Amino acid sequence: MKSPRPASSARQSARPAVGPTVRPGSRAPRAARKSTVATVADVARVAQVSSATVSRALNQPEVVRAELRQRIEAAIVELGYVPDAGARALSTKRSGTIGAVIPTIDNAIFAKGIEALQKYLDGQGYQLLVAVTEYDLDVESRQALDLVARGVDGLIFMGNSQLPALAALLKRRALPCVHVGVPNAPSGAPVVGFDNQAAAARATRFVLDLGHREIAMLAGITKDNDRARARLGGVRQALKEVRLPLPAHRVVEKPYNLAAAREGLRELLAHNPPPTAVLCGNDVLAFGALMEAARQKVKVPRDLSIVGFDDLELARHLEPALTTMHVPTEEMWRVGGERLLAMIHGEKVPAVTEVEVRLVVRESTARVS
Amino acid sequence: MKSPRPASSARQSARPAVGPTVRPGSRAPRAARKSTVATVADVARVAQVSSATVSRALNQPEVVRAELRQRIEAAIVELGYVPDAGARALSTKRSGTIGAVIPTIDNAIFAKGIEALQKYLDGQGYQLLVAVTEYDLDVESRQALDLVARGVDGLIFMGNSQLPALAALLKRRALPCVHVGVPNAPSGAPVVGFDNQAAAARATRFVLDLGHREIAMLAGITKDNDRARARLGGVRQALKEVRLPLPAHRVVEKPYNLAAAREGLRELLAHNPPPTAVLCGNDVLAFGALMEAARQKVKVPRDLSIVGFDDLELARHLEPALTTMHVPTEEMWRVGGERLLAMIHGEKVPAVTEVEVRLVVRESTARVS
DNA sequence: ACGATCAATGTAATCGCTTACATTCAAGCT
DNA sequence: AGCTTGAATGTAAGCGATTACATTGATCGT
Repeated sequence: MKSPRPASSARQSARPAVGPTVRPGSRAPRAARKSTVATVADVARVAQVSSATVSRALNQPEVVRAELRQRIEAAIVELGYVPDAGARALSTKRSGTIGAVIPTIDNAIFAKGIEALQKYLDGQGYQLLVAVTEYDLDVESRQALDLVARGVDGLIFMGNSQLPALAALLKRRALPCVHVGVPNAPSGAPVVGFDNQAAAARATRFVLDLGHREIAMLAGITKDNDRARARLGGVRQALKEVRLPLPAHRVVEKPYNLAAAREGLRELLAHNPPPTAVLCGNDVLAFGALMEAARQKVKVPRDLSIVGFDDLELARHLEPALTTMHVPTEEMWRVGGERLLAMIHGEKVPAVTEVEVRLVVRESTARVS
Repeated sequence: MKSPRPASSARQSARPAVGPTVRPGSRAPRAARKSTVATVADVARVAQVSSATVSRALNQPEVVRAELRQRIEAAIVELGYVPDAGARALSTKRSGTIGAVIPTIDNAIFAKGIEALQKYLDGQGYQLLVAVTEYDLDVESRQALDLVARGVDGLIFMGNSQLPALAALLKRRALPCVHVGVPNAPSGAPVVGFDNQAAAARATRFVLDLGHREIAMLAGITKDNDRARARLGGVRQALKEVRLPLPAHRVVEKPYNLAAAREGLRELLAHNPPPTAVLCGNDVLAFGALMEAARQKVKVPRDLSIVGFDDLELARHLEPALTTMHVPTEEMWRVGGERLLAMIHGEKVPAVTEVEVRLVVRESTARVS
């Protein structure tokens, strides 16, 4: 704060009117000659130009003479110079990075999505920073804050759960945000997604149409997870429409892993009469259910129909191949990225972009026998 | 460069001896009053303290009086202040981030590893930045460079393929690095891993011991992938030890996805006599092979033994459960993180830390019939 | 031939933060 | 009482980049 700018609310109290007390002799470099990391200044010296020219050679090569550019290029190579992204960001107010907040990396659906987003952003000259929340809202806040601190130019969230405090902060900083995988965001931020509840309801109607009446749901953990909740809600809704109950023993919530999924199916199968169809919160649960059924010699789909959600790569390869709700994950994340960049560039973007999900009927479902 | 430091090669040519031409009236803020992002200065003003005190309150709370600390805390909340990590890093020369370079995120083995690493680092107050290479060496270099530019305090690589130019740069900057999943690194950097070739050889001897002689390998793409190459090499080695050939039609290389894996198995099965045992480059390939065998009504393990590598979560849940080489992924990455932090803190670390891999015999292998 | 114009560089302020050093003030010691 | 000591703050110099503005020649029109 060398130059006292026209401070708006200038209640700068004890400010001794010293003025520019410059004692040119007294300054000493903080550290000794820093070892080996070259800076623009070093490059400039070696190339015999000013630091400004080096910077320009890097950012707008067309404005510097070819000869200088070459000298600079040579100096860069010689010194092994790597520009400091932090300093650049500090100076330009833009970091060229965007942050993604997802529940976990250990689920192919997110891995695929992130990969697609990353690829897209890379092509646009942006770098992706990923934060995982482990399905915990507080962690989500912390991680998102961390991304903000790191200076991301925008944020993309999976789903829309978000603590009010975080939302307020994001709004305050006017940080571009988009949500994917959900049909709308409370914050008013643009979304790219679909209606999980409607989709789950549709899947449920499908098994109803196959004649099933003993229907169970193997759901994900609904706490802090709006998608899981919506999917369960969809099943409930569809059953309600035909006046069928969904008793407590026909619903289990399990984390998204195979051991838990198998346990879940065992629990569902333990009650009489056993369900003839099980709707699963996602393909991981469905996969586990399929494996457990195989182990228990319950024939799918003859004795039991199983429906997944997401349509992971493995769904079509399973034996029997899995009937599941296809979600265009890659597209969804890519478009999410597009929307976000558009916002960053100051363009207007649609509040909601719906992607199409559709039930892919394979071999794990059949007419009730 | 206000103060011309004792420039080593001071060929600063045209330097007009102007001196500090300060004209205090002429400076104008670059941007208008920046909208809403508070800085330490803002916090300081509101809390009626100096910026130094704010910084101290944040970094060494114990040295500031409780009263001030509270005022500052209040100001922070009021303003929604978030410290700028880039500026902090610029000032301190440490970013508190470390970078991980992996081939892809879309393989449970890496997802799990990264997750474990991330968790560990988080506990140590470090943030993880992930870069993916898509099994491409040039991309690896670019991504690693990017991490360096971002100021990571250290790097952790999967495997040890690494372009010489990158290696040179890392050495030059004396940036702490560790490699995981391999038994040694050419760069001399510490490693945490195991000998892929030896492990694959061991798996091969296992099927040999079961009496198999018609043995095939369903390998990953070996180009730019030292681990895939080593595993293939291990199979070759073990067969050579018993003077068995590994003809070209008994080896196929496929990318790590299910469709490719199935195609691979089809190709292997197409030659006469068909193999009675297939060693797979990893569990994804083994999974695909298992699915294809099921589809073709080739009974595993009766007609065909299949061996995987990695021991993904799904291995034990498959039907039949997969015999595979167990790799302690999480441990490996966590220890990798420990080593890296130790280096960063200036401690001495062992050049190589071996983790134990072991063959887990399940149901996909049997004595040749 | 000479000022206007323009393209290519250089100078130095600035971004937000940390921290060495200076300052202040109260307590402790002789 | 005078001096040392030390704890709590403040002042301002960097960190490494960008960029507004100044400067310098060369080119060009009249």
